[in-house]
Amino acid sequence: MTFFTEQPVTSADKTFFQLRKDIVEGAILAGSKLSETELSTKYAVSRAVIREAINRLEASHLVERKANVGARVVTLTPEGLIELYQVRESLEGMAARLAAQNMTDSEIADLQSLLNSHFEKVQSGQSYYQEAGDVDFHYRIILGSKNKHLISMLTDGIYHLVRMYRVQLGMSGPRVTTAFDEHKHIVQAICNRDAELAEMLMRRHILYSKSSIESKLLS
Amino acid sequence: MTFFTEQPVTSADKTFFQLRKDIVEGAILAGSKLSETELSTKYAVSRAVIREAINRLEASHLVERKANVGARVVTLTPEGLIELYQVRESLEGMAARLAAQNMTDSEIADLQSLLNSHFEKVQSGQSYYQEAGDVDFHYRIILGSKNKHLISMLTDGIYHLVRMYRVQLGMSGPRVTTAFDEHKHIVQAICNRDAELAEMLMRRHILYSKSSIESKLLS
DNA sequence: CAACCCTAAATTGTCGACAAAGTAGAGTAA
DNA sequence: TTACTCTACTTTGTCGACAATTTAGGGTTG
Repeated sequence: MTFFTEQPVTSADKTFFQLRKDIVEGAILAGSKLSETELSTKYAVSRAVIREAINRLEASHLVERKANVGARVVTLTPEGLIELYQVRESLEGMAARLAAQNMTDSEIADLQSLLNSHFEKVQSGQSYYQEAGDVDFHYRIILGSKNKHLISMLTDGIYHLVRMYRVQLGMSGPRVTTAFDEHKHIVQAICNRDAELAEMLMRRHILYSKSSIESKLLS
Repeated sequence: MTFFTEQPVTSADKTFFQLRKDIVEGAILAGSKLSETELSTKYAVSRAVIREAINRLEASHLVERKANVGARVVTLTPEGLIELYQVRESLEGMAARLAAQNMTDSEIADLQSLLNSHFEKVQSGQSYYQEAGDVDFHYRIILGSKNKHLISMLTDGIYHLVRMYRVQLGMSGPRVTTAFDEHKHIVQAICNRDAELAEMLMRRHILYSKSSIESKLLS
């Protein structure tokens, strides 16, 4: 899984990645205020790099900022998660459609072997699948779309927010085996170069996830 | 058309808006380098606010930046425009679907009266329709989706890029009367609360635009 | 002549200090 | 008591200077 090629070069990069990690994983609580002076002492950098990091976090929709007042970590709401999945349905559906058109044969072969390795894990009872495997699968299709804007929106934006929700609302639940079948059918559609079907299946796949989450949230 | 409620408060805001305008409208050429010192003298602000403005431009995908090297205005390519329209098809399709579910009756009524005013203009031969009217129509539906992420992605991101392409590639062309009919049908679907159809019609509408542009680019 | 290295200039990245805006609290008047 | 105002303090916004990196040019060497 050598996807995350984004590696920090400047001090602001490192601070941004660190802050993003802390926010997504809940080390910095949702809704809490991000004090520039406080963070600059905590991370041992100047306020300028903290400001740049916060600006990037704002662009990622992980924090909200009011002029002359400050920045706060976004507060998570069930409605927000629903909205996020609506966007995912739309964008990843299109990603699957484009992947069916634009992935190379060898990329598709890789995707299938990835699926096989997942199959073995699922069969041997490792429900570990969920987190890493699921993300890996979706990433490959997103990248397979070869659409720069689509890739950036999903990997730089949406996915960190989704992960923040998952971590903080304790969503590392089931939907393992059924999700695997859905993945299988999506790959099959891509392999057949059936763009229409690939999009439809991906949209359903994400709709199912949404429903599963909704029922859990309302309980 | 009182949509653009974003009004600058800090100096960095103003500089960002000004720079964005200059880039989108071509006063700053595509592909050109953005020198921080140069811009700071030109706009009479410190380098810090220029840097913040450039960071935001980067988040908008209007400039690309390399660490320790600098920022350049993105270069426009026909492929890039195609990719942009693929994202638009996906996101605005979803926006139309959600608008059919979430717009209030009075908002829909407003949308219809807007369409009527466009109809009069088109009939009286003002092909002025294209630019302002078309954008206005699409904005209302986007806002009607009531989905924060969707709205932000389209209005803060995609639309400025689309406008940059339109301006710089000289795309203020025809597709006036047919586009009007398409708009009419979309509104009808929304009025009938037919989410499925609204999405489908919006996607087709954008696909047609894409085709129209493609044929023009390849000529 | 080409390739490499080294130096100097220019540009970006980072820092600390000052200016401006917002916030909280005490005090006063109705 | 309540509401308002003024003041002191905290926090964010902006600035100029310094540090680090890249880039361009000349010079040397094979």
